[in-house]
Amino acid sequence: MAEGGAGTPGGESLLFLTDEQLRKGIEAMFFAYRGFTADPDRILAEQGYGRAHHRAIHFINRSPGTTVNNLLNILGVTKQSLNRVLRSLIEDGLVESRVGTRDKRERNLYLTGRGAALEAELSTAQRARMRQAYRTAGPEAVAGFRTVLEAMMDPEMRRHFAALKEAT
Amino acid sequence: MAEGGAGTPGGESLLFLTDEQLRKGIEAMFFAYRGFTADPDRILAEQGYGRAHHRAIHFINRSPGTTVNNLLNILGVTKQSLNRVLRSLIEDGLVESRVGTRDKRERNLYLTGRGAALEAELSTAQRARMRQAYRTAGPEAVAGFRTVLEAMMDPEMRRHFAALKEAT
DNA sequence: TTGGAATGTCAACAAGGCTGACATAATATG
DNA sequence: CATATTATGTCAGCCTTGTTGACATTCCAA
Repeated sequence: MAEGGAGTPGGESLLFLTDEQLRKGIEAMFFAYRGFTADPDRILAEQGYGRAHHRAIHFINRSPGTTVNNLLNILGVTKQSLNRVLRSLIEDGLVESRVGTRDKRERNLYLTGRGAALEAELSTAQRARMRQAYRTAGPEAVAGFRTVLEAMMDPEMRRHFAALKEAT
Repeated sequence: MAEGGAGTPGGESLLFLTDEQLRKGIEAMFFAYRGFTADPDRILAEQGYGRAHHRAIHFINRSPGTTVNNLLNILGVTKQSLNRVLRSLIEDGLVESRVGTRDKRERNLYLTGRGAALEAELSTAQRARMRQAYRTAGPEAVAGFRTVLEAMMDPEMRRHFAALKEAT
């Protein structure tokens, strides 16, 4: 991509690929991810939940009626681990698990009213952080941010990400 | 980003701040972070270590002679948690802990040869992932990526990040 | 009818967070 | 000098969230 041009004004100097630049990028990811999760973590702690619950709630909200298996693929954990989280959410009345209609082995997962309320609280807080960062950085930086993140994903995760995108 | 919507040249259309855009950014962070940690995680698992060990090794390598307290501030964990990790690294001969010269209460931490070797293996793998993503995305995207990440950090983390930057 | 898929559940274990309490050594402060 | 504070280490115990392995149930499909 745009490597060759020696006289291009775009800055093809490859200086952005030095080990030092890459290391800074690694550290930026580390510190930024801390900020990214900080606000939801606080809310979750109040309710006695953790990040695992947040992830389940997020993707159930994103794809209502999704199956356990689909969630497993997206989250990349074992069914035992996910099941423990789902069980507590179901017991607490935040998630509803309905037997599948087409295939009765499957369970379709939905947020209840209370589940949706917690999801809204979590995602409002997390979006506020993102909005502030986006606004500070500006639209061009945001486009670059998204491009790099997508290039950083494993192919399978990129597929999931794309599937969520089109599911708007 | 040529968001040439309403005819305004600057592209201040704010479309990049919609809840939908923010949600995509949140999911991109989630999936990308998985990729970001995947390669080191594999290497660490072979050696019986985890991400906590990686973090300690990374920042000791980054700031040789750093104190335990400084590491605590950067990593944002309790001393008990960090100590458990440091102890195993010291016992295994990857980290050396020297009594401070100026203040003998402090311990100055250094990587041993073997510690540096593991650090190199981990950071080479992680840099390779970053390099691939950076190269795919291009220098302008990388600049935006870094800008957004920095804006996403908590102020205190941003201070630590900046301190590491100048410590080049 | 039988094999396999999807799901749930039990048990056990480990990493890595956390709090609280306490010990030690060294510095800082009165 | 006496005392307080700081830096560090350590022990004990708890929680979340990941893991593996084993096994039961239900149900689709060949």
